[in-house]
This record gives sequence, C-alpha cells and structure tokens, in this order.
Amino acid sequence: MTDAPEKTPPAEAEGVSEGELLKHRRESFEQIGALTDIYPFSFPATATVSGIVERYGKLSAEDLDREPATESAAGRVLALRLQGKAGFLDLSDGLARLQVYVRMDAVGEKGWALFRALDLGDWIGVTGPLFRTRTGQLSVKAQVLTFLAKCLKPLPEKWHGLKDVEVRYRQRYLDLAVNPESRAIFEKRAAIVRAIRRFLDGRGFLEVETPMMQPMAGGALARPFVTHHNALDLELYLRVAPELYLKRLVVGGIERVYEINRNFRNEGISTHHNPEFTMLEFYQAYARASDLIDLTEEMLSGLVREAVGGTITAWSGHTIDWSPPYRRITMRDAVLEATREDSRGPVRQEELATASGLLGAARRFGVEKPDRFAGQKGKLLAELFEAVGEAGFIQPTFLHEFPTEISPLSKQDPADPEWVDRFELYAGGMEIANGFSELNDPAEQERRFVDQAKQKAGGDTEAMQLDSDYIEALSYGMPPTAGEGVGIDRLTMLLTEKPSIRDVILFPLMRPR
RNA sequence: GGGCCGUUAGCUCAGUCGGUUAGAGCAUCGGCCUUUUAAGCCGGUGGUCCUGGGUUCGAGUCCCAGACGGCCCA
Repeated sequence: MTDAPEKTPPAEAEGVSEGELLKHRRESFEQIGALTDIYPFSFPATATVSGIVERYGKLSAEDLDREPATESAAGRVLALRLQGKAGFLDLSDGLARLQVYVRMDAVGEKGWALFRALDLGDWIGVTGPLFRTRTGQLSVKAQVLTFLAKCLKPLPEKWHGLKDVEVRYRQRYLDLAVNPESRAIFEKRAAIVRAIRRFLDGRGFLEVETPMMQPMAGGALARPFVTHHNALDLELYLRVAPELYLKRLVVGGIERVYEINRNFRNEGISTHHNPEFTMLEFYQAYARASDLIDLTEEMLSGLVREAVGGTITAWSGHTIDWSPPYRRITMRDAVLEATREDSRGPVRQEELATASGLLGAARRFGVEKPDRFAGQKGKLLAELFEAVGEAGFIQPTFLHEFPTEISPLSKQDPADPEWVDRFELYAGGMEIANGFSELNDPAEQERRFVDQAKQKAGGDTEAMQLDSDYIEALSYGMPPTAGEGVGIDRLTMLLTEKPSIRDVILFPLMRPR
C-alpha cells in the first residue's frame, strides 16, 4: 500500500475560494453529463432572444393567450430564480434578455433535474409558448430545455456587472456577456461603418484592400512597426497608412476608391491613441480638397442621423451639432483666436510670419523642446496649433491652409507654395479627419521625398522614405485627385460618448500580465 | 517621460488613530417556497488584503522598491 505522491489536479490549483466555486461547477457538469449531451453540435432555434422580445414585446397577455405562439431560442443563462418546484431563468443573446418559466410538471423529471443543475453562465436552448406572467413579464413557458454548453467559471455579478476596466479590456468576452451597454457600443460602431460603406458605395466608390505589410512605410508621418518575411529575407513594415497604394489605384484608373482597415503606428498609448487603429481612406479623382469638405459634411451628418438618430450628440458636458455647414478656419487664425485672451500673451500676426517669431510663441506656450524645430516655420505653426487650439474645437470644425513643410503628399497653392490645399476636421477636441488635394507632379513629389529623407537622416523617426516606386506610378499620370482619411475609432468615441479609445476597440493593446 | 490615484472573497465595494479571529451585498452551498424578477425568509462556506523588502510588541493600514491599471500633464 504505497501511496504515489499526490498530484494536484490542474483545476484545483486555484485559490481556495474559487476552487470551491469551480468544484461546484464541475459537479454540475457531471450531473448534466449524466442527463444529456453536454457539448451538442447545434440547436434548431426558431428565433433569437432579441427577435422574440422585439416581435412579442408589444403583445398583451390576452393576445398571447388567444393565439399561442411557440418558439425555440437559445442563449446564456444570466439569472436563476428558484421557487420551490418551479423557477425562472433569464436567457440572454447579448442584446436582450428573455425570461423563461420552468415548472417541474411541464418539463418532466429529466428537464427539472437539468434545470436544477444549471449554473449562471451556462448556455441552453428552450422551447415553449410565449405568455405573460402575473406581473406582466413576457416569458417562455418551457416545455423542453436543451443543454448547449457549460460555463465552468463564475461570471461577474448580475447587478453591478463587470466594472474593473482592466478586466473588461483583457477579457472582453466577460464584458460583453454581462454588460449590455458594452455590446451596444460595438453595435453602434458597426452601424457607423455600415453607413459609411453605404454612403461611399452609393457614390460609386470601389472598396479595396491594399497591403498591410509594406517594404516601405509611407503615406503618413509616423513611426512604423518592423517585421520580417523569412522566405524573401525581407524587412517589412506594418503600414502606417494605405495612402500611396490607394493613389496607385487612381493612377490605374479607379477614379473613386476607398479602404476601411487597420493602420499601425509605433507610438505611445493614450485615451486617444491605440497602436493599431481603423481608418477610412478614400480618393476621388477630378476633385480638390474643398469638394471633400462638402462630401465630409454630407457623409458625417448623414451617418450621425443613421447611427444615433439625430444630429446632436453629447460630449463631455457639451453638445455637438453635426448638422452642416461646419465652421472653417485657417491654422493661423485658429492660433490667433485661441490665444487672444491668454495670460501668456496673445500670439501676434507678425510672430506667425517668421520662424523666429513662431519659435518664441512655441516657447511661450509650452511646446515640448521647441528648439528642435528652429527655422522650421511649418512645423512650429503646427506644434503651436496642437498646443493651443486643438482641444478647443468641440463643434465640428475644418482647419485649413496647412504648411507645405508638414504635408509632403499635398498639392501646393500655386500662388504661395509655402501652403498646401489641405484640411483637417476637428470635433470633441480631437482630430477626426485629414484631407487634401493630392500632389500628382512626380518631380515635385520626388523633391518632397528627398526633403523627408533628409529629415529622417537627421533623426526624425516619423519622416517618410523616398518611395521611387510610387514616383514611377505618378509619372504615368495621376488625374487631379483629392483624398481623405477618417479615424473610425475616434468617430465612434464621439458618437458613443466614450472618452477613451479603449472603450471602442474590442481588444485594445495591453501590457501582458 | 513626469505627477496623482487605484489594486481587499468569483463580482461590486467598506475597512476609523497601526491593535482581538478582515466585513457587507450579490454569487455559491443547505433548508422552505409552482407566475418571480436586484424574488423573499433562515442557516452556512469562501481571503496570497497586487508582489517583495522594511519600521513596529503588533501592518490591509506607515515607509521603500517593483508589477499592472486609470486619469492628468508634456
């Protein structure tokens, strides 16, 4: 009788208390396994839980009694209320809940044993007629209960739900299972994307997909992620933007083209930044920036109406009115306006005219390490605007007249090549969209790339590389074209009133635990 | 990068000036209950107080370092 060394079963290696809870669930698992198939393949539902709630929710008790309707529906058990030889459970499909009334005499001995063995979180199917209880609650009177899958771990609490933001992000499935408002965010996000597709499709834009892995990361001033292709022994970059590929398609004659997909930027994480984020980019031949301003107003006001049901949304103590026209202001005027009453001393028109004046203003308004931009008028102006103006634009506002220096892909104003035909849309204090008339002169584009490459060599990790393949494409001729990018995550934040981008991304990047 | 805040039962949270055996609600377990619904009533189980050091007769509580998260600033 020699005892082998005790081995702790993996499931019991948990904390004492959770071990208890897990033990009960495994016992339930055994009990159910003795009654029925515990992991069946399918369930012949006649309706979804939310479909039933929608269809029968308006009918009175008399209506339901007069014409009894029997349905089969499935979902996760989110509440159990035992009442002697009967009981209630709430079945959820993530969108709505439906009460199920279970009587011992209606479901039989086996059905009752199954009901008694259920744990919160288990998946079941139910079949029976719809009725209303004495208190008026729409319910299914269960005739048959079908076990569908076991929940072996305890779910978060029924009343407060799951609040811990860290767990909500890391285990989004729990958040979705118990917090219907979280599901609603992602429903709305999908509605926004659908509305955008419908709008662009309706105007003759072709949806395409371009490379996520690129031999050269171009199309935006941002630091890329690097990866490697083994078979080709090739350094590749996760794209920071699809821009240069979409414009190659315009060269190829796709006059209206768009893509909704992920971009990757190797930068910090904040309430407004996730390293991977979703962007709409679209290009329209024969158009210039101002045409896209008009289009953007139409698209946004329409999609807000569609996704939210009005043109007014709330945002952090303000209301945002999405009905056009949106305000338009130049970058320089925005800086003047934002600092007019500032105690640090308003920025003066003359300061904006020279690099030294701009440097002084940048120092005064706390631009980080302003001296690294010494002599760069365009950069200084943009930094100054970010420091003083950006957060103030709560109502949708088009900022226009951008410096050429920070716009290496935009077409210049022929009257003053220091400026390009470009705009950005701000709302809720965030940059939402960025659009411009596309530079289609290959010689000028090459000069801009060379300038970027110099800055990169000078240590600017966000500068672009010289993309000679793109230059070659341009030299075959790109028609006059305007293009625009719209940040889907930030737009979703605004329309769901979420102050953090992590609340509108299902699995935001988290440091591994 | 800097500052502030948080981390206590499966979940949501209390925890006083450093002092006995760390509490509540929900969940869970047992009992009663065949139209309840945050069901109810009675009784029970459940803790690496984020981790590691330190101070102290004594630390969930004070100090130091670290981890993870949140917010703000740059």
